[in-house]
Amino acid sequence: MALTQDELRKAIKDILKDADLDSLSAKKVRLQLQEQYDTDLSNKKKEIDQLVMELIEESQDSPENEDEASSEEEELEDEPPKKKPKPTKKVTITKPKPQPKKTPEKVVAATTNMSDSSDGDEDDEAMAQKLQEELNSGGRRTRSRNTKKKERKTPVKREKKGTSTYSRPCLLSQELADVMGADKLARNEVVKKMWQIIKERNLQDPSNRQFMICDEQLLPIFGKKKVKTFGMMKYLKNHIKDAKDVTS
DNA sequence: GGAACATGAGTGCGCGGGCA
DNA sequence: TGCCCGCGCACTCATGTTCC
Repeated sequence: MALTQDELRKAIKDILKDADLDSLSAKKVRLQLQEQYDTDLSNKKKEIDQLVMELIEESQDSPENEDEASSEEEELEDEPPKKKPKPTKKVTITKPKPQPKKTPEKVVAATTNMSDSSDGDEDDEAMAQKLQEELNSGGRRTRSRNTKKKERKTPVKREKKGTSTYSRPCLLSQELADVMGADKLARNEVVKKMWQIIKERNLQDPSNRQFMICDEQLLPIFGKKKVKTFGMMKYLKNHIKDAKDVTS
């Protein structure tokens, strides 16, 4: 019995709707489908995996969920723009894998997005609630690093073995090398040196010290007369080549 | 006044899930 | 059970801004 894609899709949707996401996996979905249709679906493994991902993604994109998400955003916006723990990075679900276990951020996103749309599925809402409860009870995969943000600034910095590209020497472009006075420098050294130059030459914009005014030597590097110092790496990266090229 | 966050870049690494 | 894969944080540097 050959299942059409539509049939598969519908069946998976049903399974996802009723399933306990905490223990569900793409494999289990496939097995369940095999049982359900009494047919071997191993040749459709990829297709099923893909469908599972798609359906989860779909459910997360549903308008109702957006409402909730936006209401959440509104809440955030109500607050003054005070310190926020990097709003951009989290919550975004880049790849909703069929895996049921999610990071807390993802679960939050999932719970706000999971309910499948249009006809306002109570099952999904219940599921979302359940997930949230499980989350609160702390039973899921949690990365201890979620709290790292604070640790970062503490004096006890983890030693990083110096293998990071930051501390590895990179090849500098001719223009940058002229400014730096060296052909090879680590990225962090480049930034450090750049700040030194900015101060030495008094290049900071007096009206807004977040900006720097490029002199003739820096102009070809940054390509602009006025550059925000925070974003200097955006320009510098074009003048820094990978360490591998250097060492080889 | 001090602490924490914001801002940008690219890579290493830890962690956890999936699968054979 | 062990390998593979993907995700997300930490790393580096500086100053300005905001909050407590």
